[in-house]
Formats: sequence, structure tokens, C-alpha cells
Amino acid sequence: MASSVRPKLPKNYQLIYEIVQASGIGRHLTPSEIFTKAHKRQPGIGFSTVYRGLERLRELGLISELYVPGVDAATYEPSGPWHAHFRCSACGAIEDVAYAIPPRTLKMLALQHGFKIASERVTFEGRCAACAF
Amino acid sequence: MASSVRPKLPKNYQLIYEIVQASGIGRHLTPSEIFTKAHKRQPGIGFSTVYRGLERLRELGLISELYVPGVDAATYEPSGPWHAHFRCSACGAIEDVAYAIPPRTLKMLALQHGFKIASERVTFEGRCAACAF
DNA sequence: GAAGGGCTGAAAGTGATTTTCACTTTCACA
DNA sequence: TGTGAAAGTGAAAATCACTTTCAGCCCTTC
Repeated sequence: MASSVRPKLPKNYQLIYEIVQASGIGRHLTPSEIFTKAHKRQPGIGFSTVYRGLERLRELGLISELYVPGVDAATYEPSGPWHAHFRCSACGAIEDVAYAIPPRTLKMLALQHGFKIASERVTFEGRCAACAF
Repeated sequence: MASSVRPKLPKNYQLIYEIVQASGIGRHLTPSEIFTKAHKRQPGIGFSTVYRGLERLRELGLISELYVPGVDAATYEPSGPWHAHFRCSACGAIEDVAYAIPPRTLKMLALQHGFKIASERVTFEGRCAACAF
């Protein structure tokens, strides 16, 4: 389905979506970075539109939002398979990590505590390869 | 060691520490809640002192900081054994969950990616027992 | 072609956190 | 016990991310 038709998406939202897509999985953009990029392509676009767009796209599941401790802005990335994130406490880089908590474990925890788990967020912190030494 | 001597801690920081301790593991306080409590015991204490104290205590590893998506203030809890957190998307409650990613897994991931993991944060989201139905 | 809903940008508002600054307290050591 | 340096302090202002509001525009639908 790649860049399949999405006829109902207002063009500004489409633009935002493209920007986040273009950044690729593994890059993580803050709203203001997105705004800057969007503004280049569409001068006159407003801040609020970017926020609204991000919210909408998130609702639609097209992008996902990510809160990383130590970064006070939310960051966005294209939706993709579940994965964890790693943040280097030295250089601040954020890396994707192919890891998800096993479904069996989730089920067990949910059962134990009596709640329903809809999503999980896993973030590691430490030093990346470049800063590790 | 319980409330062991910590001769080097300025008394305001000590106070903050006590407040967070007193809240107990599993309770999660925001800086402004902490400020309010501190202010009762020590009228005249300033906001900045609370923030500074929290920062210091965190550096010392005496308390831990927790960012929960959907809550825009940081929250603090006494340091304790590693555990995950669960946030109910309906009522906003935050629960502790006794879960940590197995050390073996961490080691493997670290090896794979070439970084050193110092800490992990795991947050689940969904509906708590009360809201699940 | 008119009605109505969704979308828009600008600007003001909100609330958490950080910074600044001048003053006070604490501490190590002579 | 005196002394200077370093650390801690509170108030207020600044910053920063984000949200809300509002009046106008555009595009679809009838």
C-alpha cells in the first residue's frame, strides 16, 4: 500500500505526514523541527496546524509519539513495528532498538494486576557506541 | 540502614527526601505537590530549592524520576527495586508493576547494538482494573 | 449557488521548569 | 576561634512546549 491514497487527509496534514515519513523510522522529530520543515515547504503554515496534524495522524495510527526522559519535547516517528528506544545520556542521540516485551509476559502481567494493556513503552538509557568508551 | 545518617545533605534537601520517602513507593508526586508539602513544614522554602533538591537527590540515586506520557509534570518516587509502571488511560492512575527486563536480554541487546545500558524504563498503558470493564 | 462543516493561521494563554541574582549559611582549616 | 571560599537560599523573571480561541476561508453537499 505504500503511499496509498488517503483522500480524506487535508493537504497540510498530508504534508506533515510526509515530513515524518521522510525522516524515516529511527529519526525522531520534535514538533518544532516538524514545524520548521513544514514551514519551508509551505510558508504561512501555522504552529497550531502542525500540532493539530500530529494529533490527528497519531489518532489515525499513522505516526507515533514518543516521550523520552531528558528531552522535554515530545518526538514523533512513523508508525512501525513495536520497538524500544535507547537514549545516550552523553550525546543525547536516540536509537531504535528491536525489542518488544513478549506477549506472553504481557498477558501474565495483565492477569496478575487485573488491567488491560494497550501499549507498552520501553526506553533504555546509557551510552551509545560512540560515547561508550 | 533505614534513615541512616546522611551528614552531607543540606536540611532542605533532607526535608524533600523525607517527603518523597514518606509518600512511599507506588505513590508518585509531582514537584508542585512536593513543594506544597515542603512549604507546610518549612514555610518560606522556595520553588527553586525544591527543584534543585530533587535534581540533587536524583543524582545521588536516592529518588527516581518518572515521565509518564500524558502527564506533563515529572513525578518522583523513592528509589527502589526496578519496576515498571502502568498508567490507566481512562482514570490516569499510575500503578507500579513488578517487572524488569531480564538482565540476560539487556546484555544481549547491549551487545548487539554496542551500547551500555545504565537504566531501563518500562511503561504500560491501558485500562486499570476499575476502568477495564 | 447557498449552507454548513472542516480547516486554517495568528495570537494569547497556560503551566511546568529553569535561570538569575543578591544574600546567608556552612565548612575546612589555620 | 576567626576567616575566606564554596554551597545553599528564596523571589521573581524568563523560557519553553504546548493548547486554546477566534474569526475567516475553502470545499463539499445538496
